[in-house]
Amino acid sequence: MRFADPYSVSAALRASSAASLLRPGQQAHALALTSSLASNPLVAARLVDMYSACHRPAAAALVFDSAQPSALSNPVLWSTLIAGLVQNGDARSAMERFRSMRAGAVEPNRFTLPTVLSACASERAIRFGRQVHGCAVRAGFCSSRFVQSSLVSLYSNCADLGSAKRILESSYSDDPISWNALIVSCTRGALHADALSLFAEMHRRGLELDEFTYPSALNCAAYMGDSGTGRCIHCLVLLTGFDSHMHVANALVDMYGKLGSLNCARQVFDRMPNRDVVTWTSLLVGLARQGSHDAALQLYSDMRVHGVDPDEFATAGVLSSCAGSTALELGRQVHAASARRGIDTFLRVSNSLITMYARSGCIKDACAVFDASPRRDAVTWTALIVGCAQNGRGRDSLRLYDEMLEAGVRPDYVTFIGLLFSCSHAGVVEPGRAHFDSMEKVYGIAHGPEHYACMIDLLGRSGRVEEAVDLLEGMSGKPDATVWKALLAACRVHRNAGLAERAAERLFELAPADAVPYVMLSNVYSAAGRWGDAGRVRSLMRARGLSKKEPGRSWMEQDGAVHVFRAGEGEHERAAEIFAKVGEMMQRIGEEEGHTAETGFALHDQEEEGKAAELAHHSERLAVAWALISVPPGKPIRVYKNLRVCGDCHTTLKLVAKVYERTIVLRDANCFHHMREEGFCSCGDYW
DNA sequence: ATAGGGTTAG
Repeated sequence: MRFADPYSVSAALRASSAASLLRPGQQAHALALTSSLASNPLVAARLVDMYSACHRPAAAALVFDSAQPSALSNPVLWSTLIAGLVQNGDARSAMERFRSMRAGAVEPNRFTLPTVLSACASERAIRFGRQVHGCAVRAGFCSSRFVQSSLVSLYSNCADLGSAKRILESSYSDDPISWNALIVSCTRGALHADALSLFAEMHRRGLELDEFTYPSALNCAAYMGDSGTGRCIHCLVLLTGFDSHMHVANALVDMYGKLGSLNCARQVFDRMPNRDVVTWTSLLVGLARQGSHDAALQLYSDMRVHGVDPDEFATAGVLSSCAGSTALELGRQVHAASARRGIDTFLRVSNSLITMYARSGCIKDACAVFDASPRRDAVTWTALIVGCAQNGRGRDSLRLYDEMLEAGVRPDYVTFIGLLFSCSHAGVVEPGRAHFDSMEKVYGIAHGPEHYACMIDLLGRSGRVEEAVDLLEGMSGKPDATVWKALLAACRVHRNAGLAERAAERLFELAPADAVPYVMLSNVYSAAGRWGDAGRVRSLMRARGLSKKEPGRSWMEQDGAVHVFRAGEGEHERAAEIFAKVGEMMQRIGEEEGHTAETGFALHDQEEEGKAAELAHHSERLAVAWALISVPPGKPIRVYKNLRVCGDCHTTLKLVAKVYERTIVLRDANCFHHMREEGFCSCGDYW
């Protein structure tokens, strides 16, 4: 046999490790077993290394655990196992193995310590890390640059910047790895200014900036939203030729995406000779972030054409675009594909699945994903809390919040937005106030404008407009546009024209390019019968150049295609049939339910849908009429609308659901309306 | 034979 000696077997294993090839590695393992070489310490270490390199940490541990007792006194074997565990992301087990190694009185060497320290750093295990540090001091390994850089990483990850900087400056202060570790920790700990000044200091001292330094610095500029600095670093990258490193170029794509400069992101992307899944995902997420969901979905499809397999990041990214453009069928396909790859239970994937299903109105599917999630963090719970609230299940949201606390998951800033949003949808004032107070008092999270906006919405909707004004006036910070908008919305429902004027005036200053406050104020006047004032506001809006309107449109998915409907449109190939169906709908709800149109809503929230179109031909009615023709009985009708549904369409569709005995799920710009055969809507007629 | 730092999300 060719490999029957320890040296050739270990050479074969080394080759398998280097190429991460499991099959040849397993063959060499089999040969080692049949030749009784597996207990040889050199071969055992190679086997552990091979299985680790092939992402089989359990197999590596098995080889280690079946090694001869005498081999276990060998620190190299231990070091190899510990390094393999760290490389496979299992820092906890690595620390545990180090503990066993010490318990067995095996002395760690200068290779073992950096690895264990990096495990402690990634787990932020400062107490364990200090013990290892002590161990390094006693063993006299502190002068190693490897030990020093991992100590810098440990202390900076554990928010002890003082110790980290002391070690950095003690010796080897020209080692870029220690600097990089510090910069990364500062960025992760939101100490962006510190990170950038460290980067500048490195540059000033003439230290070598490498392919690790640039991504960290770019990441930092991205989080700070500092495009000037970002561009400077980009220039430096080009000058030093580091743009040919994929990680650096990926960081550039990500940064421009985060800064909203999608043209720059695309330019870097287009010029890259090679792209990996991170490159594609960075651009995809950038597009999704600025709301270009269709472009993001197209990019995902291009990625697949280029033969790049989606990982959990790409999957989470594309799912959020599915949610954003209500591509439910594609979302289901992505879900199935992720299940085939076994990544559907990854935290970020299940979190985005919950969001996608909830935002597509499929709250049952969202709950099913939630129930199947092996791990749930604050994002998981928040996604379902918000999802329930959007779908008219505010009470379920509040119950979920209690369960979240029972499960020991700490709510964060966003959780409270979802929770207060739920209180407002459920119309529960006292629990809302209690949660609002507990947020700061119990969890130490400062109230943000979003929380005030939810509270003002809650108070306004329950008729406590004066309390809403008090809350706004008592805000610690300056009220922003979202807060005034919430107040204006409350005025819209309670027809308080005086207050609406005040809120609208502030909004004209705070958000001068936004047409919505004009339309809302105009609607308040219309609802109060003050047609003259309503017209005056709309003329003002036009005079200020804000008349460019987003046209109202509704759409539905059918057999993988999207059918779009515009108000009063007669372009659909079966337009005559659709108009006839609308006529039939109106006649039946008139005869069976005594419905007459509410013309007070002729002026729309975002805008008029065109004077030519009467209420009866609003886009959502055309879409529902087409659905009644084409969607088989018993199947829910799912319609999406880009603007808020108008009051008359809302009433009409509730009655259509009733007389036709169909479930209609309408998602408008604000929330979901689940209308069932009983003739009620999940939104409680407040939206 | 064994070692330290990086990019992607919600």
